[in-house]
Amino acid sequence: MDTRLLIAFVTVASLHNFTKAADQLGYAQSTITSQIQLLEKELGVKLFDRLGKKISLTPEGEQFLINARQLLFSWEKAKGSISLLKSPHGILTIGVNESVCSVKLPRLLEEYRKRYPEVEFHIKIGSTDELELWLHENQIDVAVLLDKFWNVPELAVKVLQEESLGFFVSKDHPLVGVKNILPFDLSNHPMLLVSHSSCWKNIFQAVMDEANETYRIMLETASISDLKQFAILGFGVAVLPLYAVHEEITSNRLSMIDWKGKELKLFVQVVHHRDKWLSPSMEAFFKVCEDIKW
Amino acid sequence: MDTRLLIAFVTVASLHNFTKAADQLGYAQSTITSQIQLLEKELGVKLFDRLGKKISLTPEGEQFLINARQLLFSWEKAKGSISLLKSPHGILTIGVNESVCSVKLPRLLEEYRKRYPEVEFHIKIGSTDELELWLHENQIDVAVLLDKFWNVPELAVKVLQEESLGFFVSKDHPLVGVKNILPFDLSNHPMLLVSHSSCWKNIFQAVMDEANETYRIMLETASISDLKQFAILGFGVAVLPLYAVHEEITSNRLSMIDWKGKELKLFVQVVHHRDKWLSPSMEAFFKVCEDIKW
DNA sequence: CTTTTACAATCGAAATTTCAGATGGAGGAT
DNA sequence: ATCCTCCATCTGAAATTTCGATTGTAAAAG
Repeated sequence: MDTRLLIAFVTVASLHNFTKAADQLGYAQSTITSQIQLLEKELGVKLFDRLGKKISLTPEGEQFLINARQLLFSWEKAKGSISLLKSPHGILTIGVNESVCSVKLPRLLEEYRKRYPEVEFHIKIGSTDELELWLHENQIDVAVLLDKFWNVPELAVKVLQEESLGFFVSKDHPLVGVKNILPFDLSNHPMLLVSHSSCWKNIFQAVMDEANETYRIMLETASISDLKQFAILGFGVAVLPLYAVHEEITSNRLSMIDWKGKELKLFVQVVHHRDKWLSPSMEAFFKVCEDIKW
Repeated sequence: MDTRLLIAFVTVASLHNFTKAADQLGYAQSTITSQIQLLEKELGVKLFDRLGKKISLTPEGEQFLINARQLLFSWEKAKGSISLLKSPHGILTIGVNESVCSVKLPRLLEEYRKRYPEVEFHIKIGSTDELELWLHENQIDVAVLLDKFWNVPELAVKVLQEESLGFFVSKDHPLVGVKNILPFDLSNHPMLLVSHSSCWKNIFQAVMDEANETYRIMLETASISDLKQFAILGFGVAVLPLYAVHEEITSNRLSMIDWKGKELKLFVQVVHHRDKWLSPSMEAFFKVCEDIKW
């Protein structure tokens, strides 16, 4: 059963005239005849009495006219509710690394919410590996992460910003004031590393490996703020992205050492699954990512 | 938009699988694919995410699934409410002559109502000419009349019973006991005729004309019971069908004269417009007409 | 890491449906 | 009687739907 048949029927019923209905709908008159016949066949009921020149609805036709109007209305409503969904709306599920979540995300979401207040956020925090899994399983719509450049075929990655890892120590640490620090200089200092995202550690390790140096881990913790606390207390050298310690630097509680080794490059990236349909709220999210100052 | 598309969509959504849906619906798998694509195109929205082997509904798909189920349900309900109408029901508008109404109709309707209590009657009483007009204008579904045989091309006529007109007089009338009464014998007696249905008068007149006799009209009245009263009071010879005076004969208030002239044949007929669709209640009416003893 | 399996997309051909235009016929109007 | 209006029917063309075969690609199994 096609809505065209219903439209034809309703039109004929309101105009009491096959020919006018055909004109109004842009069909040939014969088309209307056969459409009505089709409908009558499907329902097993005559809908119109054709007595002489005038047509009139049978009782069944009267009844069905009500139903037909109702059905068409419901159909339009259904279409309408879909197109409402086309402007950003509903739930946007974002996966992020912890560091991104605490530092980068608030500004991003603030701007997003300002533009698209209809959208509600669900945030899932996890390691880069977990993010990849979630993208794969369609558990998150989009991921924002700080990591080395991702190159997974089925994921669409967009780099938003470059970041570097830095080495941060308390202001009375022996490395403070030392110029041109190289991997060798770190080998005897206990290191403070974030455990939940293996990436930062890997990048650091890669640099040390390349310089044929070893290092000692004083502490691995999942919490960036804990890590900073231990650094402030002089436990060792914290490996962190600069933006994460911005406040501690300005308040002089931590100092960045003068690293001259290979740069520990990281990228803020926004990622989604290539095969996933981009909902309006996702499209909007990517746009906001591009627009805001990082 | 076709319900087939909705059915395909709902089926796929519940089975989470195009192939199984195709099997269940008896389509080729490619058909399901194109049906879903058609629906997506019409809505302008992706309904399924095809991530790897698994498919899952997009948010739009979720929303539309609700709508689609609702629409299909409404459609089934509409069809159901129509087929309910297929058993006799609703209003049956019957046009009858007055004489039929008072004498024949009650038994007919009693039987009909016993079989089909869902049907409500509207009775329109009128002359044979009026009945023809009403049938033409679709103001009545069916007509029952007592008249000469009707032969109108666009009307379907079925004879239910033969009736003859008789001549009825009070028991002390001079014609009582007279044998073999012929048109000549009536020429000097005042006649009592029903006015609203010209037919009976015409038939009587035809018989008299054929015998080259004239007659006097004492009274023309629209009411059969009035006519009978005048006859009982001896005002003249009443021309009526036998069944209309059955009670007066048995109670000996009226006598039928021994008419030997040409028989004044009438027919109880049930009539409907050939082009009108026969609703179940009409079909049932014809059946009851055939079944009952007249 | 390769093979197999499961599943949806795509393509071309066949079947089916839809449509317009011509024609016909019945009913009203002039 | 004649014309006009209006619906039904028929017919061929165009559009669409359907199917079967094939392809492509993840996931699962080996």
